[in-house]
Amino acid sequence: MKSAQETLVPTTPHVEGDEDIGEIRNIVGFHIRLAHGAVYRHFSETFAALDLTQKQVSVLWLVDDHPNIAQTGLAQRMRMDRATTMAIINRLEGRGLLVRGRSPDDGRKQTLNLTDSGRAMLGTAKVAIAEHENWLKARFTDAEVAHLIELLTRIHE
Amino acid sequence: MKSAQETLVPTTPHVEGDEDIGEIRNIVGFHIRLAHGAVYRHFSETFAALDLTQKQVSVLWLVDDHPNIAQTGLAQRMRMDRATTMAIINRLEGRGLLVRGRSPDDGRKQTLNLTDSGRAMLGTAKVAIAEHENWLKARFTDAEVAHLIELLTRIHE
DNA sequence: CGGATATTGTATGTTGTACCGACAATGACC
DNA sequence: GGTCATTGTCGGTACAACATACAATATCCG
Repeated sequence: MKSAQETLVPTTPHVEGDEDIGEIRNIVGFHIRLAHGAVYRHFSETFAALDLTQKQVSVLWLVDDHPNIAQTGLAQRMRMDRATTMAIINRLEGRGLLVRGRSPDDGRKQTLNLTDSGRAMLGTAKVAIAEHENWLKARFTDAEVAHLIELLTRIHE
Repeated sequence: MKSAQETLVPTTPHVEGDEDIGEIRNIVGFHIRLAHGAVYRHFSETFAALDLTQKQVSVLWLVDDHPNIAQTGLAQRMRMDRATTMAIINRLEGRGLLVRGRSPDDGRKQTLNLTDSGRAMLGTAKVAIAEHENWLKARFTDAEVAHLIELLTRIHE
């Protein structure tokens, strides 16, 4: 743990020009938002043909990895509330990619499982994800990727 | 630059438990999305009293740093399209935080400038940002912050 | 046991953001 | 002077996050 920072030390060189963003460039949150936007845009392009969003792919993936998972389990892992989770589940169920079932041990819960169609879609999606990840990782070494993930994990864990 | 990765090497230890997310934990994009979500949530809490979003604060900040900036200049710096930029400008103008003016040298462009109210709001916002950033940076050393910004910059630049 | 409390899924509505296509006004270029 | 590009605007669509309220079910405890 470090002490509170009294002064903002420039962490990136200040280059005057069209792209200059001023002192806001030292705000970590700003860079996370820009990076997220860039990744989101490339993801959307990569998945335009499949008509799937980041969230939808993540849900398919997690349901495949955790058969019979309940919506709350999904919500915890993805840091979403129940209402948001349900909206995504509704969309995926409407497209026939997953099904809701009754949980045998808890009448409140519902089991989530992929359909054959959902599994096929996930298989295709994983190929696209690999392509997307390669685009993202192309600018880093393996060590940098590991370090980036470790730093990001400290934020969201 | 590195060669294409043929195999996915686990970059984070796999801990079984309630929070396990399976193999998706090795996807960089997934961590960026989660980190962005966590930062966004904390930002929203910090700014609930001011009723400002990340984007709105960023726009206020950038307009203050670049008086008479046009909407396209703002859009470039924030990686938004013109329509999205206008929606945010409309909201801020509606609240009397900034004003549009005619550009003297280009009839197509409009100048953007903060009002006194907008400058006061930005001042308050910067205090909240400092608090938010300290929350974010508390888990890192200065060197790690600098490294994180550098890595993120490679993504969004 | 039975009543309070918690959990889970659902329904509904609001907000913010992002994108698209189309359009008018203006400027730039040849 | 006539294209062509740029800028701002507008309308529509989509997604996600959140809040609130509600019903059904589980759990806990006196």
